[in-house]
Amino acid sequence: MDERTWERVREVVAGIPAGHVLGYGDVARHAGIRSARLVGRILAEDGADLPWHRVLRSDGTVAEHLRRRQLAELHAEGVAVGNGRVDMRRHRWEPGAERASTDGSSGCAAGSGTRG
DNA sequence: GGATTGACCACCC
DNA sequence: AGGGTGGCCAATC
Repeated sequence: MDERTWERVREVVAGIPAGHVLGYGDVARHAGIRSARLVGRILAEDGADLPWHRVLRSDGTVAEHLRRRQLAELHAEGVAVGNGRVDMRRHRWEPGAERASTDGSSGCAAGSGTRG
């Protein structure tokens, strides 16, 4: 397998700031791959030391086995979680625009970062 | 090497 | 608001 792929994905996932989330597809795109499934696969293999909880489905939902963990972690970071769902429109992180923020319409929902 | 499985996404009805 | 299908990439049996 191409270790480059794993590195790419790890780089993106590890670059997601607290209080924000990304979709497997988004991570894949920024990682240079076209398969979102591959992202989840990598996270499952070596995501143990990565903020994988900041990665969810594009639908805002999460896998059954992770539902408990995912939502819990996000909720601890200040992410809006409701009915077992996350507000992808509210916390969707945009790689490259982390410091752009030109519009002052709405501030960042991310409060404290330090986790555990 | 063939078939199946995954922490998925977009499309269509 | 929900169900079925094709595509994608790698690991596994």
